[in-house]
Amino acid sequence: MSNKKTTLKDIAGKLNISTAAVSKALRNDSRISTKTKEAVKKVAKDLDYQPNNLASALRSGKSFLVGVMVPSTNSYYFSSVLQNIEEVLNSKGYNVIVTQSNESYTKECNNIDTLLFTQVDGIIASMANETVDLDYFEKIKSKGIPLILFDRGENDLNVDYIGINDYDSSHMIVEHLAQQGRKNIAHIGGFKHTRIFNNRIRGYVDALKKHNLTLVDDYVSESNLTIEDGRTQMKHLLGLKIPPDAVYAASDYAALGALQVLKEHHIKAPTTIALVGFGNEPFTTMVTPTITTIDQHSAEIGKLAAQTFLEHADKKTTTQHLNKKILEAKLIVRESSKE
Amino acid sequence: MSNKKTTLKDIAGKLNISTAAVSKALRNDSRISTKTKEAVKKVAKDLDYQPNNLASALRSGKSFLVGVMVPSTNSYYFSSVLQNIEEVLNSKGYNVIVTQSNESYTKECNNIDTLLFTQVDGIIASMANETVDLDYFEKIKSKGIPLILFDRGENDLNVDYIGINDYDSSHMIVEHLAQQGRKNIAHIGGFKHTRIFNNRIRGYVDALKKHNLTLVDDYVSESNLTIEDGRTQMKHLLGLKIPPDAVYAASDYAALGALQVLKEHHIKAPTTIALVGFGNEPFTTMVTPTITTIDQHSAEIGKLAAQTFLEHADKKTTTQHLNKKILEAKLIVRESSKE
DNA sequence: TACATTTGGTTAATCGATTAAGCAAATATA
DNA sequence: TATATTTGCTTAATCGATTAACCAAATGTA
Repeated sequence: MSNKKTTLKDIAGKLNISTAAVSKALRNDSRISTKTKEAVKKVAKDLDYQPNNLASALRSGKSFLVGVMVPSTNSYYFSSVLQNIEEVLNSKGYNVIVTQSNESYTKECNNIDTLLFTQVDGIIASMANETVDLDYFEKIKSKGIPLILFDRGENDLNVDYIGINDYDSSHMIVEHLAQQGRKNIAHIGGFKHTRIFNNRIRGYVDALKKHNLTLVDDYVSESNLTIEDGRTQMKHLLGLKIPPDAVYAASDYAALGALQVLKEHHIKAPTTIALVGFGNEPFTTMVTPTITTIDQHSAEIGKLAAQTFLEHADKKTTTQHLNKKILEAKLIVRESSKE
Repeated sequence: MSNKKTTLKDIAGKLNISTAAVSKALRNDSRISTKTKEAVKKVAKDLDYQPNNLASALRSGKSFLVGVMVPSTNSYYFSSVLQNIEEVLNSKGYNVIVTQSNESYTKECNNIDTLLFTQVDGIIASMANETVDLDYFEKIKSKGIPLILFDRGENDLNVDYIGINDYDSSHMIVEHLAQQGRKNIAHIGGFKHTRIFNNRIRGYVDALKKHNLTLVDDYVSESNLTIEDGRTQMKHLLGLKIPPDAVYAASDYAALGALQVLKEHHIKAPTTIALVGFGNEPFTTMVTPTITTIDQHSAEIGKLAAQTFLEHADKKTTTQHLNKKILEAKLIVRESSKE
């Protein structure tokens, strides 16, 4: 029980050959005799040799580490994306370092610094709600490290992006509600400065027009879309002179908060107010009524993000062929919006 | 735009001094003049210098990376533990590498190998359901790397462990159900070979005795405790000659599956059958009826696991003072078990 | 003045794996 | 036999940061 790690030197010492020979033997170099190779491999196994990635990484400039930064791993969406990123990258020999921004810009900057410090080969990220300034993301690019954004990304930043069609999603939702005969559709939205939420708002506004529904200012709000935000906004909507007959929340969490308030006020969904969320979090099928929502293809987004990184990693060419992959979202109609 | 990373050499070249001087200047060595320090720091800032952790790690033998392995990041429990581990470790300059076993022993072994390969300074893990053989975990110990287990751990393995008191939790649950006048309490359990599930089963059996309730073999099952398992077991229980009047599932997911089946059969919970889960997953408060459950203090477990690692990291003494921290769980009574 | 001490650095070794370059011995070729 | 080629290794440099050991110049001390 040596309690210490075996190095090439240990193997070399045991066999009285150079570490170079050992290294080559383990990588099946043609210039090493079969006999030596076998001997080396046997000793390596006996001593439980495990190559030191730090050393190879330092020399080769490749760490086989990929940084992933998400607002939080708590939601099903992000943890599912994460799981799929990890699966794809692991199968190609990469490890994943996970960091969370907790929706804080400061934390996000710190995270980027430590990821760069750790010499990750690439970064896959979804931005915090708070983030407006993109300097720190530019920093990643300026260091020549592939950056892939998903879900929460920015157009200004000229990098790869994987996401769903938020604008169309809003159209699908409004169309569905209009078909149910709803006239006063409210929107509990995210912050406009985040592209995806901006797109959802734009889609909502344009779809209202398309269906000859009037846009009421009081029906639209911006927030972080937490459960609590959903509660607050729903209470506000109920307090209006003419409350809406349908509410489209830009996140399932906000929709859940809204639903709680409806129940507390003994208002029936969908009879009195129809409700639609966004994200297809598992709980939308667990609550009563089940919540109509948009599926974001989290698994596929995770896989695509990982594959996009791998494309960069494979061809070392700096020719940054930009990948913008926009998936078509799917509306899943459930009890909360259809009678 | 150099598109390349700045090294000590670059700074040294710019100032015509040695890299050693630069290194010392950045670490405020007393043998470097204030003037030089200032000059170095200015250039470092201008060139956006970021130390290369691979290099320091290689030399110092400390990577400031900690591996975390969980069955899956999908559940609230694990993602909450993870979030807290990350928070505590980040504040001390460590990064977290996340791997998931997906409840597979093979994947677990692979994960351990890649974590060792990556030269993590420690490993925090919760074992897969499948895992029985502990050789691979012994391997971690034999390399002198701190190993901290939480939730799913094994007594045979002489390592640090953080968890809750599963045995007592079962007692609390059975006592609560007995107080509600329930006589026939079933248990949808996990696999006995996993310690925590074994403890829950033992606690259940002993508590039945204590309350003079008879143990019915048909009332006890072992499974992976997924939603689907909960459904299967509940159907089985409903098919018995004398169905139970209370069901205690060893996971909230199984409890949710059971609840779904009850609803489909229009059986009222808690009126006809009382239901208790385990884990305090958020959805237990979202469903109707809300589910009585055990809170596992996920946040605290994450923090404690991280702190336990830090203790090892701080004192390099090999004196492995064993830490076994067992938290008292909390029963949260909700609608599904109390009329 | 003669020696000691402090200041402010430089040189070189180190961590472990990799690889270009080199070299001796064995084998092939003419 | 003389030369060319192949085989099978060794030597040494490299990646970037750190640090022990060393040294010259400046300053202090008796």
